[in-house]
Amino acid sequence: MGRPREFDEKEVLSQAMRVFWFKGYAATSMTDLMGAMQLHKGSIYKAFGDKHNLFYLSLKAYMDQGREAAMQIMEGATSPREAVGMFMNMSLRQCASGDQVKGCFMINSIVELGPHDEQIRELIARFMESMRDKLVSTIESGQKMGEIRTDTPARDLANYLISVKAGLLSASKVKMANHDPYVIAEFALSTLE
Amino acid sequence: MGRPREFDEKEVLSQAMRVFWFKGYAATSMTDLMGAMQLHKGSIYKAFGDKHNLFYLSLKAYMDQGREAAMQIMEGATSPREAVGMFMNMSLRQCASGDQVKGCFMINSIVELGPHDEQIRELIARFMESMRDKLVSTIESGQKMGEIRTDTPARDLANYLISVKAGLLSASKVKMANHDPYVIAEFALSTLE
DNA sequence: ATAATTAGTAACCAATCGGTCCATAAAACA
DNA sequence: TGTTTTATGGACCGATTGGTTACTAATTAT
Repeated sequence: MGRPREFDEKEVLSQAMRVFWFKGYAATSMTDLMGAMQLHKGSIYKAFGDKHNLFYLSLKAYMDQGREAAMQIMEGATSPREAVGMFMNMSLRQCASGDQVKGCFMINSIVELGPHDEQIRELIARFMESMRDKLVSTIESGQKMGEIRTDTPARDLANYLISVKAGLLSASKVKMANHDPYVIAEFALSTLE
Repeated sequence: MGRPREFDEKEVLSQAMRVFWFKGYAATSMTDLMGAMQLHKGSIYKAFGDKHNLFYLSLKAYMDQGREAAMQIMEGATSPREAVGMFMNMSLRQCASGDQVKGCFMINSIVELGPHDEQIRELIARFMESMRDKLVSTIESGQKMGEIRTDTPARDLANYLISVKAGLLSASKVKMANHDPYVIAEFALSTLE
C-alpha cells in the first residue's frame, strides 16, 4: 500500500556496504552514502533508519554473504583437510587484492568499533563463534580421519587458524615487501600435520 | 629564545597517543585532544601542526617505544627460541588486557588508515619490515642452533609469526568465548619445532 | 630598558556533520 | 474519484568539525 520504493533495497544496501567497507564507519559521511546509493537523505533515513543502523545492516549483509560463500565452498571439498584449506584461502583472494585495498569488512569493523559499540561487537562475536564452530567440527572430522593432528584440541586449532587469517587480512593493508599471504596460509595449513 | 613551553612535549604527546589509540583517528576530535592533553587548541597547533601530524607523531612515538621494548626484552633471552617466544607474548600482555580494550595502536592504524594515508602506511611498513628483519635474524640463529626447523625459510616463519600476532591483536577486541590468545601464541611457537 | 621572539588564550571562522520536516508525487483502497 | 498511505526531494536545523587569528603574557638578546 502507498507509493512503492523506486530502488532495490538489496542493491543500495550493497552500495552502502562498499563505502563503509572501504572508508570505515566514522570516516563515511551521509553525503558519501547519498552519492554511492544514489538516494536522497530522506529516502535513506526512511528506509534504513539512521547511519548506525545502515552500518549494522551493511555489516550483517556482508557476513551473511560470507557465511553462505564459506559454506558453499567448504561443502565442495573432498576432505575435511581440503575444506579447511579452502576456508583459509577464500577471503585472501577476496580481500587482499582488487582495485581498492579494502581488507575484510568484518576485521575492519572489529578494529574500529569493537571496543566502543556493543551492538556491533556482539554481532561480530556471534558470527565468529559460529564460523569457529563450523571450523571445529570440520577439524574434528579431519582428526578422526587421521588427516589432522590430534595432540591439540580442535578448538585451539580453529582459533589458531582464525588468528592467522585475521592477521593476514589486517596486514594486507600495508603491503610489506616479501610478504605473500598465500605462502603464510599454506605454512599454517601444513602445521596441522 | 622567546617564551618557553609550559608543558612537557613528550608528556602531552603521550596523552594524545592514548586518545588516538583508543578512539582511532577519525573518531578523535580536537576537543578530545584538548581535554586529554590539557592544552588549548592554539598551543597544540603551534607545537604539533595539525591533527594529522599530531597523529603521525603519536604513532611514531608508539612504535619507537615498542621497538625499544622489544629489543630490550629479546636481548634478555637466553636463546633465540626464547627471544621469539618473548616477542610473541610481549604485546599480548600489553594490548589485550587492561582497563580499556585498545588493541595495538599500530594494527588499529593499519586497518583504519592503511588504504587511505600513504604517509602513515609507509611509516608502518618501514617499522614492520625492520621488526621482521630482527625476527628473521633471530630465527636464523635459532635454526643454526637446531632450535628451529630449517625446512622453511626464516623469512616465511617471521611473516607467519607476525600474522598470528596481528590476528590475535585484532581479534582481542571482540572477546570471543573460549579464545585464549596465550594458548594460540604458544601453539604457534610450538610449530617452529 | 626595550625590542624581538615565542607561548597561551579565547573568540571566531566557514564547512560539514547527522538528522528532521514538509510539501509534493505516486501508488492502493474505498 | 476521492481518500489514505507511503516515498521522494530538498530546504532546513543546531551542533560540531578542523583550523585561524588577534591579543596578551613571558622570556631572551641587545
